[in-house]
Amino acid sequence: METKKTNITEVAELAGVSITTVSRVINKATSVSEANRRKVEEAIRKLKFVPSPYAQALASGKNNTVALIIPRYEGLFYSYYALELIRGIGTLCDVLKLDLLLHLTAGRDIFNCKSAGGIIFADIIGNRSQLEWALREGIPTVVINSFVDDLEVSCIAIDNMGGAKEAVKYLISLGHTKIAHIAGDTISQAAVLRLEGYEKALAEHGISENQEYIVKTDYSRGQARQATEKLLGLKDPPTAIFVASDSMALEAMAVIMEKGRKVPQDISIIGFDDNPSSLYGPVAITTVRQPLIKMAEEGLKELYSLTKGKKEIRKTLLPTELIIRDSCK
Amino acid sequence: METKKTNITEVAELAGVSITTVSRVINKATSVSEANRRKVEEAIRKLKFVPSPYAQALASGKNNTVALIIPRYEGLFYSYYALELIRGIGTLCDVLKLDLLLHLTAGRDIFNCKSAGGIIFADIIGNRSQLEWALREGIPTVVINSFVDDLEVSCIAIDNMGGAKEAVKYLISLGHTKIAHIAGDTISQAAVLRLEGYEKALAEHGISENQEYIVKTDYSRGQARQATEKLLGLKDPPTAIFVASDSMALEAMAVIMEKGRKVPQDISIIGFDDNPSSLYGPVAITTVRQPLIKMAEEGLKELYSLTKGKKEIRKTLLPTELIIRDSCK
DNA sequence: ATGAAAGCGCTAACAG
DNA sequence: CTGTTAGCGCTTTCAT
Repeated sequence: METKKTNITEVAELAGVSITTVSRVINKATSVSEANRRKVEEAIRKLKFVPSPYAQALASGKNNTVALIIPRYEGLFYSYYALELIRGIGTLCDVLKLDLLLHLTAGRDIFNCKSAGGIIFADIIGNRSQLEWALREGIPTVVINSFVDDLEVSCIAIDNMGGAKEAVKYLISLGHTKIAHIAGDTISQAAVLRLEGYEKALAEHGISENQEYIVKTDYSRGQARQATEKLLGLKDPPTAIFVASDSMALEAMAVIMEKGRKVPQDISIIGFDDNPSSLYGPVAITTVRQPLIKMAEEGLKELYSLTKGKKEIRKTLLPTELIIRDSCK
Repeated sequence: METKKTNITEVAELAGVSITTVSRVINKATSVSEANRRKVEEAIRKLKFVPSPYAQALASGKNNTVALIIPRYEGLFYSYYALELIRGIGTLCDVLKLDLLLHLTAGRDIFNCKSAGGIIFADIIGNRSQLEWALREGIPTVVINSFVDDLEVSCIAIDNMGGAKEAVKYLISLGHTKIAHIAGDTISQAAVLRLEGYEKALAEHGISENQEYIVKTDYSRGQARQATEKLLGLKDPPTAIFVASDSMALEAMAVIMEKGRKVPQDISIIGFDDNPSSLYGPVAITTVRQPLIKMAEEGLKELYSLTKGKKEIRKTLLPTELIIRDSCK
């Protein structure tokens, strides 16, 4: 792929000034006479000149592109959360006039992120070495949606454990004791923590854990279906299910209804995400809302500070919120 | 944002060769002795050297980043389609080792896309001048999801009119004549063409158009709700509704059921998109599938050819497919 | 306020 | 096969 022509020199010639002056007006330096500024601006307009970001970045040693790395891991990538993240960060980047380099990485390679002034890692799945590389290089970096304990890196995550606990406790408060959990892919931290939250909630209420009630999935609807069928087929089926994502909860609900059972009359369902589609199923799903957009924004802001020289890192856990709708009883 | 140090010179020194040789191994030129290649590779590893993409792009006049411009227009951007596009193109870029620059543009400004070797415009809403600029600059460009007649540019769009026609004809074949249409935002070409397809289908079957049966929305669920309520409140309400998107169809269905009517017994609903969530509502929605991923892939491939020197442009219309499920009768 | 000149890190002829 | 030498287009001292 080739890039274009019109360069600063032509502009300088047309305007009758030095390229330095042109550079100054491009960079909005104050030390340019009104007359010259006007001439340069006109020349730029006439030539439809757009400075080469590459040259600018190379010469200045600065750049304003932020890379967003999202593991191209099916279960995660194809989730509601990925889009929200891209939306949140993408929109904010547009507003801040930052370029967004989106990497949907398959993981392995230490890809080329030198072109970015800062990096946001969304989840760390199969790409921890990338993260370590970035840190070693001293590139401003923040991790979102994953709490990284053992590395000197800023991270903004969601309180998955807390949210899961709250969900399960809510179920308990409704009188349930036979509570199952359809877990997400434990390759993701979120899934692990939600499972942990589930277990802790039970433990704190003296409800003994039933291994049969815990089914691990890859977050896909297909596995959610299987999991639900398995749960329903138990000799002693649960009366409530805490599902690790709304889209799986939707599927679970569908399965339950296909079997002629009702939600929430026969079985209560509680999801996680507050995916808008959880509103439009046959029964509005009670769920745990996670502040995704906020996480995206906070992440970008943190990155911004870091690139501006801030040194202290910050590890944040964002609270979730239980959204009670109609799927629990 | 600052970028880093370790450069090709250090590598050359460590390896005891010239920077040219280093450059050669970086670029996988064949003309390097095994011995030197090995030395250089080791030096690179030792130094954890990563070449600066900026310098590479500047020096070579080439670059392998493609910009994807998506208008940050609510109705569209917050649709199923936007994500599918990002996924499709993002994933393919990763595979092809291309960098993806994502611009969620608010429209107006001629932003800086010189950093891209090629540009993909998804929809042209409020940013036609950007497109024209790119064309003028001679930057390889392709437009997807919008058929651009009057510009010399390759485009890959979906046959919205055909899909809409097919949907409405299907309704007609089921015996419906009182068919309403909840249209999308006519700021988007897709919405306009779907409306047109609806009108043509009626006309071709000699069904006279009832203006009351056509309600325009911004693609949002809120307006879909209002539209549905309006339609249901008519003295002579429709027996079938063709909704311009699945997410709106979901909402329409919810409204209908809230009013105690049934789908499809009382009213038939047909959507558009084949959004996966159309499967999980109370009734699986009959819809028109649009090959989004294919469109994304074709678009990127076309762009790739263009950057490789291909001159002829190509305007493609991708066919849709009617997916019959349970919401029509 | 302005310009000359020296790079930024790399690639690309061009010799050898 | 390898090194030398120019730049790529811009920013940035440093003079003036």
